[in-house]
Amino acid sequence: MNMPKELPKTYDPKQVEDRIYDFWIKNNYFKAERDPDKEPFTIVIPPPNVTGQLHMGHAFDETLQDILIRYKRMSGYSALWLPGTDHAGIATQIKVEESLRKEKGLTRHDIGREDFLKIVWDWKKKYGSTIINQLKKIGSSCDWQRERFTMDEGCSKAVKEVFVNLYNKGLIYRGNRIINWCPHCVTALSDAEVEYTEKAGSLWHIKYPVKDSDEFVIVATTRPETMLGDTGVAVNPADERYASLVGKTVILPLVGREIPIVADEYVDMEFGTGCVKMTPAHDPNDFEVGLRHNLEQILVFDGNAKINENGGSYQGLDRYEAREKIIEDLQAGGYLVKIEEHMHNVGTCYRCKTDVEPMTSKQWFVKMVPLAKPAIDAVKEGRIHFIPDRFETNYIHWMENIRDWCISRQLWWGHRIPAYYCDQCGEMMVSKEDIDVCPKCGAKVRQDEDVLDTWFSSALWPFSTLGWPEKTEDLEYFYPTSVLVTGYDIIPFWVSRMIFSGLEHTGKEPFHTVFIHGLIRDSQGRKFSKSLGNGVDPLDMIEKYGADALRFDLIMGNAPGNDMRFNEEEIKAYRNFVNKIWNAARFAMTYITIDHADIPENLQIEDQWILHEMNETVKSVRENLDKCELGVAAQKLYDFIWDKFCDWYIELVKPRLFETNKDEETRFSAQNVLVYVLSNTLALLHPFMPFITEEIWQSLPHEGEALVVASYPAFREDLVFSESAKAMEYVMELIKQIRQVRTSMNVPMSRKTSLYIESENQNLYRQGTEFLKRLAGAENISFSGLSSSDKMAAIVTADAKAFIPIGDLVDIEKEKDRLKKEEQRLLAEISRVDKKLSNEGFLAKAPQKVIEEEKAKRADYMKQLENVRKVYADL
RNA sequence: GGGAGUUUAGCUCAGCUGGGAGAGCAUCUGCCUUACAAGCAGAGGGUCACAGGUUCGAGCCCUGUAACUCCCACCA
Repeated sequence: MNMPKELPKTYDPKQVEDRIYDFWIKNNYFKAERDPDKEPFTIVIPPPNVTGQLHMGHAFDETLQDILIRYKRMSGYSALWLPGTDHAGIATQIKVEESLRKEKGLTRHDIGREDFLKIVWDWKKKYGSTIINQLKKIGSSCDWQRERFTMDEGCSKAVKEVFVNLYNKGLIYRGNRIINWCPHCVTALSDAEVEYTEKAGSLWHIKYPVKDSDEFVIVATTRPETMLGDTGVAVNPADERYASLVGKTVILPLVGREIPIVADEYVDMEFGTGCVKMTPAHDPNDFEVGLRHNLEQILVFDGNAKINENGGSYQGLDRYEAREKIIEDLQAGGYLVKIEEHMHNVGTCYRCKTDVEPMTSKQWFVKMVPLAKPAIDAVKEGRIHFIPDRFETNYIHWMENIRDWCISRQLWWGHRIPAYYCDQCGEMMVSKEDIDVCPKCGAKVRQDEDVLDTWFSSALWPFSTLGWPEKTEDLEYFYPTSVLVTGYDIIPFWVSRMIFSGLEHTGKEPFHTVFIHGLIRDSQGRKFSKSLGNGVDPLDMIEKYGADALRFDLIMGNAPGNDMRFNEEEIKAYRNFVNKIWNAARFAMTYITIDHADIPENLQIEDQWILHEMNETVKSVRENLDKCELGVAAQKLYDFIWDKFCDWYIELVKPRLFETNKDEETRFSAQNVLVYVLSNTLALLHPFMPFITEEIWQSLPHEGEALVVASYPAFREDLVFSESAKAMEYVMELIKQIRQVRTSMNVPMSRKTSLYIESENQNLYRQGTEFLKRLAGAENISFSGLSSSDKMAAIVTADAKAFIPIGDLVDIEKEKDRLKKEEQRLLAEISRVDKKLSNEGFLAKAPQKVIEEEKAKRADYMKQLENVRKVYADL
């Protein structure tokens, strides 16, 4: 585990990450124990598709969860991150069918249900581990011994239990309803699985002759082919144009069927002709109207959206071919009045983007209203809250307008519906146990051919994975889970269904916090998609820059719930940050000789400053992690490590560490503080960058086996050094100002100059002599009056005046200008503060703290102004 | 039609309950200073979309407007 003696200048994650991950696994650090002395903290993973590939969205999702779980694990919780995969009915079946077609030219029907399922299971075994291994690559600290699959034995048992329970309560029913049918996937879809896209279409106006009359009505339709299934024409009851026709019948052109004219509120008089053809079997609204007026339902499409036997001479035509033919025939028959262009929304399958065909069909449904009610209340009453909370509005709105959930799918891959039919006596039964013969008549029964919607099993994931319906110890200890982390795009699909399922079946909210994140987009803000070919493979990024850099990139600068763009330039910045940490550690290891670090008694001012700053960082990082403000927490860490620790502390402490320092006490105290701060910082950073932090930590003096199970740093009252921190800031301010002046006057650091300092805090700057020499290019620092007649550049801070003699490089007139400008700036600041402090409203209403701060600012400005004026006068 | 979000530096974005505008990248200048050139030290750059309002004080709260994005509903 030890790092090699000669460390390379650049960090190579490939040499480290797999080795560290194996070390964690070998030692079972991710295994969550049911420890009665600890509090449980549980996250269930949103199970990725078992045959899927890791994409950026996963990488983001996993990183968020891993940060939370590692933070909690280090904070003393029994932290369980339960992993698993989803069988993903349609997606997986389509994939297997495609390969079957390509490789053998066969369809699933050619080989039959049983053999097809065998092939899918083989696929699952072959490819199911791919995504799991990819999750490991980004550092996910899941308890892999508890890995689950939505179709494993336990989950299947839970599914049957739930189905039967809901059925017995009357919350699952089978009915003939209009559903969304995908002719490509050849299955029903739930409402949530339909995406609407705006498409250019036409509005055809067609004459329907009134029977036994010369009159006719004109209907307007976007789908003339459905007229084969028309069983009525509807007008608005208030529409005087058609009032006399209501109750009469028309003769359906091309078909010859006699169909009634009915009056229904649904019809909008303003739109089209105010006269609508009714196709109850193929339009959700017509279906409703049809029910009210007893209109016949005539299906005219088969499962592939081809015209069926009800379509007469059009039978066998695809729905789009049929449209053309019917338009032609209508035209020929003189029925077509006009064609208007018309934009309308067309429902498409979220999987394959094929136009969805609404059809009446016998399907299984979950009755949603009674289940939604408690699920809405749980959020409204704050028992479940969303981060950020604006998604609660979304969720509630969706749940309040919910319709029954169509759960049957005409697929083979999935949980087969546990319903059995006896063709002999017509009995239907629903059972957890398999049934072979009819209990009524003894005839052989057949099981329902359909399977359940994939989300039906996902809905049970938080408790089915912990052993429900058995009363397992895991369920007892780890359920309800703590936080659910997922993208806002699946709140309707998944989150809402877990909430009502958890409440219904376990009586508990399945989690108390829903942490919602946004989507990862490409550098132009587009969604990643196969057709655009703009996908970025997170594994490529890990290969090039390391998992730590990828993780940090995904977290930095992102606020909860917001989408983020991914571009490769950015990740390089964090690769550099990783490298920065590596080199800080490389430096530390070069100089430390101790094997145990503790905070020494005799702290120097720079030690107190860095400890103080670190302590503040600890506080802020913890606070932000608790709020799921991971982006802010990461930013605090970045700033502390790079600006405070690397750019300042290491530079400040160098002289004490070098062998030229013969004072062993200060040398060792420097080592102790350096190691203390570094290893605590690594611990603080570990949830974000698990690999490099563990790697370095192992090589530093440490207690305990591994950083992954070390304690997360906590705020320490004894490390508050406000006075020293403030004093140190004064010294740093002086150094910065000197650097600025040197740069503006082209005096390189290599040219050492004398430095005269005047300050009431002389001791402070005497203490800081080494800093000023090393970091501000000074030599011969003098605290007594100016003795040189050399030309001086002047530096003014709130705490000190300083002068550097740089001879002819100083242009006195320019110096005067510069000081004059500085004076102006200070006067402006003072006037701004005075305006505030003389405002009675401000003094009366602003918090005392703010007033004090303003006063302190004023005092600082005044001192600085005084100094500037003195210096100016002396020039 | 209903709802939500976004609008801050050239680019990508932070800015958490109102209290003197920030980061990274990019640009410019000077540096291979014995951890790091994937680095160091500096610099320039913003009417916080617009218009009102509340407040002692607004990037932040309220109202309205505009542009863009997303979700839900789905008038044939």
